[in-house]
Amino acid sequence: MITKPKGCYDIYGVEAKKWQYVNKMIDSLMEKYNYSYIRTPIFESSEVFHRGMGESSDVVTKETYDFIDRGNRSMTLRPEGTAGIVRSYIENKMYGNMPNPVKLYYNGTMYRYERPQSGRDRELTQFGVELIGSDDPFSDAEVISIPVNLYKMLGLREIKVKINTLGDNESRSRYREALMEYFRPHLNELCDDCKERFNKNPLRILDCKVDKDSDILKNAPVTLDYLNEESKNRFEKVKEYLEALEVDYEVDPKLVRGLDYYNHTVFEIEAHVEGFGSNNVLGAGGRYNGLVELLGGPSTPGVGFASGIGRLIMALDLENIELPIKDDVEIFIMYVSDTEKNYAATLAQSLRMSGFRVETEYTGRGLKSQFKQADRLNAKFLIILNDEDLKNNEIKIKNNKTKEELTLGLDYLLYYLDEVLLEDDIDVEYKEEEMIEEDDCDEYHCEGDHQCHHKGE
RNA sequence: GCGAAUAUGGUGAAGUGGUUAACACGCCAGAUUGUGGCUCUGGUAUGCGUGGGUUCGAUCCCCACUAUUCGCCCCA
Repeated sequence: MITKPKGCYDIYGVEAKKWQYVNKMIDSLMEKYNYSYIRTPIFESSEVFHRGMGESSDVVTKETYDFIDRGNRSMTLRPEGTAGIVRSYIENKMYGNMPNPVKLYYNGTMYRYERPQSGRDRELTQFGVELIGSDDPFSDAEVISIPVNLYKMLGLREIKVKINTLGDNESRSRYREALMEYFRPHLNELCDDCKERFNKNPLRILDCKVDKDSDILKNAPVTLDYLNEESKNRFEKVKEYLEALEVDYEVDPKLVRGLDYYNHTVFEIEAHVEGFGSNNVLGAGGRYNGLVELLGGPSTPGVGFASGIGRLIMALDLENIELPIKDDVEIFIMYVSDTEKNYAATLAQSLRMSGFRVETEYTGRGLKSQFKQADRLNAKFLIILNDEDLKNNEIKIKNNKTKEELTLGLDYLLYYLDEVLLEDDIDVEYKEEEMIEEDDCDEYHCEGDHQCHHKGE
C-alpha cells in the first residue's frame, strides 16, 4: 500500500469541516482588523531562510527540506512564514506602494523535517500576521491580541499568554555576555544539552526543562536587568496597551525564542487543557526590527506571530468545543424504482440551483437503504418519488424529524421548502452572531437590529 | 539525531506452533405485498506490516527492516 509521507496528514470528513470553519473565522477576523491576505510560494531560494532565520538556528541547520531544482538552484520548502513574506515585501517594494504600516496575513502549510509526535508534524499549517513598518509598542500589543481574540472567538478557554522582551540588539548582546559569564563556572553542573546551548544560544539554557529547578537557573541574570532605558520603556508601553486590550498575560523573564531574528517583544500562547502533550504552544511571535534590512530591504521595523492550526484544533477538541459546522443536508431525494430516477436527477438539480443543499441516491438501493442513507447524512426533509404521484403532478415530502408526511402539488414544492427551511437559515446566522464576544456589544449597538446576548436589552 | 511502545478484515478487538483465524460494529439482503431507523435471519471482508531464520509445519518463537504512536532535542 502506498502511504502518506511521515508526519503528514489527510484531512477529510468532519475534521475537514473543522478546518474550513476555523479558516472562515480567520478570514472574517482578519477582515475586521483590515489585514490583507498574502500568498507566497511554498518554496523559496534557500538563502531566504538561511539568512532570515539564522544559520545557526536548529530549524535551519537540521529541519529544512532542501532540494536542488533542475536549474541547479538551491531551494527550501518554507519552514515558517515570516522570511518569505519579508522577501516579498522587499521584492514588491511594499514600503513604497502600500499604506504604511503594511498589514499582511497568511494561512498555509510549512515543512520541517522532524520526528513527528503529538502536536508536531512535518507538514504543518500556520496562520499568521506580519505588521511591517511600525515600531510603535501599540502594534506589538495589537498583534498579540489577534490570536488571543481568535482563540476566544472559537471558544477556547484554557490559554495562557506569556510575554518577555529581549531588548534591542545592544541590550540583547550585553545580556548574552552576562549569561555566558554567569554560566561558565557552573558548566559542569548543567545537563548535557545545556552545555551545547552554552555555545550555540546561551539564552535557551533558561528554558531548559531538566535544570529548571536548580539554583543555578533560578539565580541566573534576567533580561530585564540588562535592558537599556529605551527598551525598558518600550516594554512598559507594550504591557499598558495589552491591558487596554484586555489581554491577560504574564511576564516570563525566561521566555526566549528559537529564531535569530527576534528582538524586543517576544510572546507565546500556550494551551493548558488537560491531555495536551508537551508541545502546547498554540501561537508565538515577536518583533523583528532587523529582518527587513537583513534580507536586503530598507531598515524597517516589523512584528508578527504564527499560530499552528493543527494544534489549535487539537485544543478545541480537548476542550470539547462544538463548532457550529453544518453536517447535514436539507433535502434527500429518494425514489421507489428506477423509473423515477430521471425525475430525481432533474429535481435535484433544480432545487440546488434554487439554493438548497440537496442529496440524492446514487447506487440504486432499495427504499429501506435509502432511508438509512438519509439518516446517515442527517437529512432534514425527504422527498419520496413514485410514478403514481408524478402522474398526478404531485410529490411526497416527509419531515425527517417529526415524521410528518404530506403530498404536495409540484407547483407548491418551492414555496413549501422556502417556508420550512427558512427557520434553519436564521439559526445559522444567529450562531455566527453569537461568536462575537459579548463584550463587543454595547447599549448603542443593541438598539439596532443587531442580535446579541446583552442582558439589558 | 536519541529513546520507548505497538503492528490481526472498512473499524474496534480476541486468539493459537498444526485442517475453513473468534466476536462486535459497519455494509448488503430477506422477514415487511414499494416508506426506514427496533428485532430476527442470512450474506459480505484485498486480514495476521515486510524480509530473513528456527521448525515437518510459524500469524504465534528469534533477528533485521519498515510504519505508526508517544517522549527527548527543537518548535507552531
